[in-house]
This record gives sequence, structure tokens and C-alpha cells, in this order.
Amino acid sequence: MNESIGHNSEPVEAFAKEQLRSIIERVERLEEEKKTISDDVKDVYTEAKGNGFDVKALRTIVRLRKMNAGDRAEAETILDTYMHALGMV
Amino acid sequence: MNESIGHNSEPVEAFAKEQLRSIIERVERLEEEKKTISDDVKDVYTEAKGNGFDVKALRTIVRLRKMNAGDRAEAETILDTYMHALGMV
Amino acid sequence: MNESIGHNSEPVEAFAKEQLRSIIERVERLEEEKKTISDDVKDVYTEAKGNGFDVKALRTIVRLRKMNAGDRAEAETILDTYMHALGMV
Amino acid sequence: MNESIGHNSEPVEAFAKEQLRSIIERVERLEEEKKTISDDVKDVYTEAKGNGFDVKALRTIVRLRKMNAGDRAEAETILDTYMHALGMV
DNA sequence: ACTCCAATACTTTAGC
DNA sequence: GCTAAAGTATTGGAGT
Repeated sequence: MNESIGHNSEPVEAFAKEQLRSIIERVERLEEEKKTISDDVKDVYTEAKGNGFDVKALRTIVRLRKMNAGDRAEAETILDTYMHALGMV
Repeated sequence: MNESIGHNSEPVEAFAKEQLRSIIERVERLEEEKKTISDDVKDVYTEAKGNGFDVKALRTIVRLRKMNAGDRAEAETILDTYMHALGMV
Repeated sequence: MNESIGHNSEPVEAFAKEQLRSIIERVERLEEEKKTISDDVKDVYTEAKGNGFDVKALRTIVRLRKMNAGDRAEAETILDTYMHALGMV
Repeated sequence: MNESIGHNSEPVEAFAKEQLRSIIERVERLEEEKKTISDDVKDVYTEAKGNGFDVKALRTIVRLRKMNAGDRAEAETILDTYMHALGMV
């Protein structure tokens, strides 16, 4: 039992086309949401700046906190080693 | 040596500390949301791949469509651009 | 109603066109050179990696050294302040 | 004068230190060159501006031309892309 | 594991 | 001087 001959001459492709459309739309919807949130982040920093905070330092803090304790320690060890070797202490 | 009547010896700094904490937490919350959405995007592509779609091509389509509002318009006005550049306005 | 006796019917525009061409070519030449150097930088890091160095740390070193002593000290002070406030010491 | 027993307690590290120094210096030298060229590009645009050209438009032209090898080809094959995405290869 | 490319984030510059 | 935009650098992920 197939979906009969001829009502639709390209059933498979039509289906795939619908799938494609759906995929693209879902992705685009999600990326819009992401953009909204990115803008929210910007707003937070802008407001912080207005309250006298140093935005660059704030971003650094967020970045440091994102590393877990172990990774951060390791990264700092390597860095210290290199800095000592170069007399940057 | 104290600023105002001393119930709290560092009222300003304490306030700033709270502000700082709040800023960082808001940013971190937002970035978590962003990560969630990024993962959702990945899921969409993974599912698409399971249905036989070429993920790289899908990403290309999304990228080209994103360009289109701005860059397509820009490309269409390239002649104008040249004319302006030549002072033929 | 044309400008001067007709050896060239659009002398001004032709001149501007030549200028334009020259500008574009000079810029493109310079950007090629820049790309070459960027690739050289990449090569240095790749070689360093092959010798067991941590490339990310190396990049951090270069970035730190680029800041002058004063700026770096200031940046570190702000950062320390924030980190202490957040108990990240 | 050999690095075996005891004349030098850290021969490997000393060697690494020299390597490190060399890497950093090479990178810094290359980045200086890059900066010089970037400044040259700026000069070209500044001079162009002095001759009445619209710098923003010039930058647009350069950017569009840079796109053309890759992206124009990509745009031209967008139908192919869709077909692949639909498994109509 | 490693290379390559796309995506994000940061920096600097131009315009209001 | 500040906001907006471009260009540049770094990071992460996908494919081999």
C-alpha cells in the first residue's frame, strides 16, 4: 500500500523539503533567542559601567570563574613558570 | 575617619560588593541560558543528520540567509558604492 | 558643453578611476602582507607546541607584555579588588 | 662543561628558558611588523580621504572583493547546497 | 589526537 | 565622550 500514483508526483522530495524548512526555522528561532540574551548581557555590563564598574575587569572575572578550580590552578602554574623564566615576576 | 554614623564601617564598599555580586550572577545566569540554547541548536542539527541531512550544508544555508538582509542589499548597491567612491554622487 | 577638446571625453572620472584602482590595489597588497605575517605567527606557535610549550599560555604572555607596566598594574589592582570582594582569593 | 653530573643543576630548564625567550621575541617582532602594515593601510585611507574619496565606501569595496573568491562561488552553488541538503545528490 | 573552520568575544576606530 | 560598527584574535567543535 503506497500513497498511490500521481496525487503527488514528488512525495519524498516534498517531505524532505518540509523537513528542511522546519530545521531551518527551528535553528533561526533559537539563534534569535540567543541574540536576545546576548543583548541582555550587554545591557547588564552597560548598566554596571554606569555604576562605575570596570567592564573589562568584570568580563575577566566571569571568564576566570568559568574555569573550574583545577583548570585555573593549572593555567596559572604554567603562566607563572613562563613569567618567571622571562623575568616578568 | 569615619563616613557618617558608624553602624557599619564600610557602607559604600559593602554596597558595591553586593552590586558586584549581583552583576556577576546576572551575567552568569544569562550565559547559562545561552549555552542551553546553543545545545538546542546542536540537537537540531544532530537530529537532522540522523534524518540524512548534510549538517555543513544546513549551516551554510543558515549563514547565507542571515547575510541576506544586510549584505545582499549591500551587494545590490555596489554600483552606488563605486559611484560615491568616485565622487559621482 | 564638454570639458576641453575631446581627446578624452571623461578626463576627470578616468583620473579618479585610476586613483581608485591604485588605492584598492595598495590596500589589497598590504593586507596580503599582513596575512603572510599572521601565518608566520601561527607557524611560530605551531613549532613551539611541537617543542612542548602551552600555546594558550604563550599567547597570554604576549598579551600581558603588550600592556605597559602601568596599565598592567592598574588592571591587576582592579581585578584583585573584585576578586577579593567575591571571595575568589 | 657538560650537562651531566652537577656543573649545572637545571640544564633542560635553561635551554627551555632560551627557547621561550626566542619564541616570545619572534612573535613580538612579527606583531610589530603587522602593526606597521596596519598603519600603512590607515595611511592609504587617510590619503584617499584627502583626495575626496569616501573611506567607508572604499573599505566596503575591499571587503566585497575579498568575499568574492570564496563567498561568491558559495552563493552561486547555493542550489547545489540545497540539493545536497535534500539528499538529491 | 590533531587539524581546520566556524562562532564568539574583545579591541579599536569612526561618527554623532 | 559615548554609542555604534569593523576588524581582529581567541576559543570551541567537527571531521579526519
